[in-house]
Formats: sequence, structure tokens, C-alpha cells
Amino acid sequence: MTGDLLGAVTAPPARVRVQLPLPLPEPYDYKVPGDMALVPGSYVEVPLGPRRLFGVVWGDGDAQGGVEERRLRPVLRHIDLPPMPDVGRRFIEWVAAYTMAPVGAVLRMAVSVSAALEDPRALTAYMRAGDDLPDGLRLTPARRRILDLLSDGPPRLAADLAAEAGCGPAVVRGLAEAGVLATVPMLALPRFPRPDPDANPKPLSGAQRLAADDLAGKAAAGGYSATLLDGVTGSGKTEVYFEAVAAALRAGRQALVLLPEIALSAQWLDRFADRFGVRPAEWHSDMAPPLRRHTWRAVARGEARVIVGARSALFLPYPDLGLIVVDEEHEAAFKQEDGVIYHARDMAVARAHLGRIPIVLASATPSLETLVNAETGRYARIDLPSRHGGASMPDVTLIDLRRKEQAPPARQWLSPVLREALSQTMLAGEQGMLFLNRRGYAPLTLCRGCGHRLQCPNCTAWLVEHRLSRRLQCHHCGYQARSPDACPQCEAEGSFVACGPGVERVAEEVATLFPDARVALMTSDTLAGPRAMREVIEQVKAGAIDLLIGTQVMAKGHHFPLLTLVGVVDADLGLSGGDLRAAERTFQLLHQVAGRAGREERPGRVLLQTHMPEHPVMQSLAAHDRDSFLAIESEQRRQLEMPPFGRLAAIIVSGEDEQAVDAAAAALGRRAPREREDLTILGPAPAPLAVLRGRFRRRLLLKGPKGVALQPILHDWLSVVDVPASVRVQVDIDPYSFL
DNA sequence: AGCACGCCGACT
DNA sequence: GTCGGCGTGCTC
Repeated sequence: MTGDLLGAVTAPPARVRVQLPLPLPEPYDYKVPGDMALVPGSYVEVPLGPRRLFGVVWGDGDAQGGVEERRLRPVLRHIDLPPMPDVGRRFIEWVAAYTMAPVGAVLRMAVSVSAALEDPRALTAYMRAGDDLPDGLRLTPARRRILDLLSDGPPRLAADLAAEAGCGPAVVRGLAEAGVLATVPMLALPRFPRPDPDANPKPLSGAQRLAADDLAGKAAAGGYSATLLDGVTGSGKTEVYFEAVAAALRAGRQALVLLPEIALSAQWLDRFADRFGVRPAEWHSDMAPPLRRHTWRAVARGEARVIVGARSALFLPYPDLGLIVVDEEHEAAFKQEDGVIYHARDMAVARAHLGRIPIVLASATPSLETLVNAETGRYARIDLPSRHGGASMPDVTLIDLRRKEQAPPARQWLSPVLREALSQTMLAGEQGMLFLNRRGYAPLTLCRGCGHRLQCPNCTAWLVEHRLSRRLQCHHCGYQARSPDACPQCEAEGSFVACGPGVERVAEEVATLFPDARVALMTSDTLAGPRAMREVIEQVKAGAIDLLIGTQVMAKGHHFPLLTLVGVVDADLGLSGGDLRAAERTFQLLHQVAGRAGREERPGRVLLQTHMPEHPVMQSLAAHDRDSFLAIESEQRRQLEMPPFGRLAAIIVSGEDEQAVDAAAAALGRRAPREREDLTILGPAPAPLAVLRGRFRRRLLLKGPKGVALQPILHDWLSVVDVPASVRVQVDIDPYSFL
């Protein structure tokens, strides 16, 4: 104002580049109101067309090359939060460049709840509206469970109720709409008390102490380092990296622990609380939006000091991250397969590098990638021996299903040897476990009359019969249907035959073999919530269960002291399919499952049913020789120049119009950079799931030597091919799943 | 990612 | 004659 009166030259209105959480090709410029003090990283609200959006100031506006002044619209609001630190923005840009995603698409993950920046709002909790139920209320089983949960206890969040009852949050809202439940604002949002690094330190073995001191020293000193913490289950990896977390806390910095499946880690949270006095901040995708927002802000403000979460926790706006731990670093769950396709473990290493902080990769069965990095010296390595001396692994026996006397009877799946072992185990008052990584009753249902196979209408996949829920399910898209009475093709009634086993079918066989055994089924279908999981675990520990039957959710680290026998119903499952990492993954999974048998004083044994006992995976498991398996696997990859000895990228072309997809894939194939001798191009070929969720899919694969960055090659390649908007082209750098 | 604009089929 | 399908393009 005074400037005008004095005739002074008024500075042109300041202009900033704002990155919006949208897949735009570049940030947009906005005009800064005179009284607004913005810095790079400031969170702002800006207009975009008719909408108001949150964004992040990415730098100064571009007065020369950018849009003309008169088109600029003003920043509406400066959000009252500490700005996103420089390293956070550089990380987002790095991930965008690496994964070939727009920066805005990566930013979208970082402000992952769309309303992350909105002012805090109370959570909505639900409680019983009264004791009586209205007439005509349909009391479905899910509704019944919700009401039971609320019959005793305080009002609860819809997401928590849904998780415990094993249904969707819509059921809770439906009950509220029906007037059965009332909503109340829940004022007690979790506060994030500071974990105390000295609350309850655990006694450590000599080897643990050395490892812990090493990692704690790195965390205290800061600076980039990557360390593989390699130790079998029961070697005390968690206690060791807890000391690194403690050191980061003492240094006044935040720590992040990435776990593959936060939902299954109630035990982990208990151990953390025991060590540090309070629970850490949790971050995962099925948190209620208000809780996500609350947690996000607590991280941004630096109030949350230790965050444990699934892969998306990597993108939280840490103002002062001082340590990253990736536990179970070999887990495929770290690979995000939709939207921005990335591997959280690899991105975490990049984040540590950018932030100049240490990262710890922990595993009992490290990935080949990580092992090779440790061997070449890129990563430091700490080997943690078992606390129980050398013999931590149980006795592993292979059952050769090709031999007549070892094969199970027709339409049954447990061999005589395994049956006998189960029987002995239970007679001895010990517990057994049967592992089959296949949900449902049977993976394939066909008509005896005409041979028709029940297939998903949206995917190239058979429908899996689930007898417990009396439904057919597609495990790829979630399609469900009631089992038909008659064959849809030949209309014969009652002509269906179940082919192959799922865990439900194994449970049926067990019920006829051991009618008196107390059996628990552990699959993602039966363990819908953390409560269900905890209940089964308690029952097993209390000895109220004789036999556990389940899929990989059962394989995760639970300590069952009475469990001495593990039977793997089909050890070969997962080896077929031509997946690059099939053998590696099968080894990791079976190793983990085998580790469930025999803890503490009781020796355990493992029986693996297989059709290929000579396979390196089986041989290594039987001989307790991880290194020989890795050597064979590593040599094969080296010869094929496959990762980690070469680089791989997949191009996935998909769309609802098969011809358009084929045409686009063919066009990409024609323009492939075939002139370069160091590159190999495969495809286009139908993706293994040629139709997924109603979309046709074709794949191309680009392989190059280790030293060559594939992104610029892909960029040039894709830029010369015109693809109609109805066809989507995705790039998957370092593909894991070949689906 | 939204949302509008814009050209071709089945209805009040 | 309109209502509405979603293909293409824009948003600082």
C-alpha cells in the first residue's frame, strides 16, 4: 500500500511451482498472495479448474517458459504444517524417474489419503443405538458379529469393527443407516508418546550384542550404510534391530520399520511395546481415513518417532528420518503391482541413500538381489547364528509322490507316511501342521458330463470352490458366485467334480482320518481380522488344537512350542509357471514353513510331499543347505543374465478392447530397439493372466546388462509409438510377478 | 485424477 | 425431437 503511494516499483507477484498429486506431466505455477510466506516443500491448497486441491510447493515459478501471468491463479491457503523436507521431495522425484511414473503420481502416494492435509476432524465411532432391534431387520452373520462386538465395550471405529468381524466397513454403516447403531465423535485420537530407548532393554547373546552394537553405532553416527542382517527365525533379529531403533531415538531422529504385512503383526507390536514402553505409530492401507490423516500429520510434525508400516509408509513426510529397517526383506509383498509399480525394499535403499541414513535389511532367507549386493560389498553383512546352537532346523524328509507306496489313495492328498507321522505326533500329545498354499476346497471344478470348467468371467482363471462359504471365487478379481446346481453348458445336474486340493479339502480328509482331532483352519478366509488370528494363536499355544491346517498366513513367525511336525501337502506348488523367481520364492516359503516345527526342547520334523525330490529346492531343504541352493540359483541367473546379474523391465499393455490391445502391443513390438545388441526384447505375448478384471493384457519384456539403465531406452521406445487412450501402457521396472 | 465438451443411439 | 453413452482434452 505505502509502496504505491510512494511510487515505488512493486515487485511482480511471486510465483511458485506447485506439484499436485495428479499424474500431470509437470508442476503448475500459481500466484502467491503478498502476505503468504511459502518455501519449497510448503503444503498449499490451490484451485484447479473447478476444484480445490492440495499440493506441495516444488520451487520458484517459471516466469519465462511457464504460462503467461494473466492465466495464473492464486494459492488459496498455506497449510499449517512443517514443509516437506528437501530429501522428501528429491525422493519423490527419484522414485518417479526410476519407475517412469509422473512425479504427481508418486506425490499422490505421499499424501496418500486425499484429505491428508485437511484440518483434523474427529473420528466417527459406532455404538448400539438401543437394546432393541427394529422389526424386519435382516440379521446377516456379519451384522450379528458386529452387534456382538458392540454388546460389551466402548464405541468403536467402523474400520476396526469391520476388521474384527471380518466384513467390510459398509456393514457397519448399513447398520447405522438402519438405526441399529448410533455414531459418536471419538475424541480420543491416539497420541504418539515418545518411545523410550531405555525403557526395557533385553539381554542379548554375544552374537546379538555384537550385531546390535554395530547397527546402533551406524544409527548413532548417521550417514548412508546398507546392512543385511541375515539370521534364521529364532536368532533374535528383531531384538538386534530394536537396538538400532533405540540408537536412532537417542540421536533424536525418527525411525521407520517396514513390514510386509502389518495386519498380521500384532505380535511385533507387542514386542515393540515391551521393549520401548509404548506402541509405535502404525501405517497401513486399511486404516480409517481420519486415523490416517491424524497419523500422517503426526509424522509430518515429528510427533510420531517410530513408524511401523507396510510399503506405503516409506512415502510419509518424515522431517527427520534417521533409520530404516526392512524386515523380511525378501517378501514379495514389498512389490507394489498397481498404480506406481515399485519395490519398497529397493526404494527404501534409495531413500536411505538420499537421506544419508543407515538402512537394515533383515531376513532369514534373503533375496538373491540382496545377497549379491552383500557379496559384492555394496551392502555390509551381519550373520546372526541361532541362539539354540546349530540344530535350529528340524529334520526334513522328502516324500516322493511318484513312488507307489508313498502316494496317497485316489482323491486324497496325504501320503501314508505323512498320515502315520500325524498320528504319532498327536498320540504323543504334540501338535502338527499341514501346509498347502491354496485357499478353498478345490482349485478347479469341472462337469463330469461335458468337461466344462468353471471359469471367471473377468479373468483367465478357474473359479475356486469354497465350501465353507458355499461359493465359487476368483482369486484374482474377487468375483464370487453361488455354486450352480447344474452345468451352465450341458445343464446336467449334480455333475460337478472337484479337481485338486485346497486347504478345505485337506481339512475334510483329516476329519475322516482323525475324527477326534481338534483341527483349526488358518487361511485369509478364516482369519479375517487380527482378533481371529490372535484367538487361534492362543488356542494353539494353550494346547487346545491338535492340528493346524493352513496357507501362508499360517507360516508367519508365530512361536508354537508344542508344534513338532510340519507336513507340506504340495511342495511343488509355485515351482511351475516359468516365473523367474519361482524356485527362490518356493525355497523361502518352505524354509519359513519348515521353521515352524520344533522349537525349544522338542525336536521337530518336516515332511515335504513332492513330485520332484531331485529339485535343488527340495535337496537344499532336506540337507539344510541354503548356500548350495543359492549357489545353483545364482549361477543359473548369471548364465541367463537375469536379475540380479542383468536388468529387466516389463511393458504391460491392457484394455477392454482385445483388438486395440493387440494392435498397440504389436506396434510396440515393431518399434522395439532391436538394433542394440546388448538388449533382448521378448514379446509381445499374452500375459500369463491374459484377461484380468475384464481387461485384455499383453506383455513385452526388455532385458539388458546390469550396467545399463533401461528407463531412457524405454522412454525413447514408448515415445515413438502412438497408443489410443483406451489402451493403457504400464512400465514395470524390475518386474517380480510375471502375471 | 476429475470434469467438461462433443458427437451418435433409444426413449419420455 | 431430447437424454445419455463415454472418447478426447484441459486444468497453472
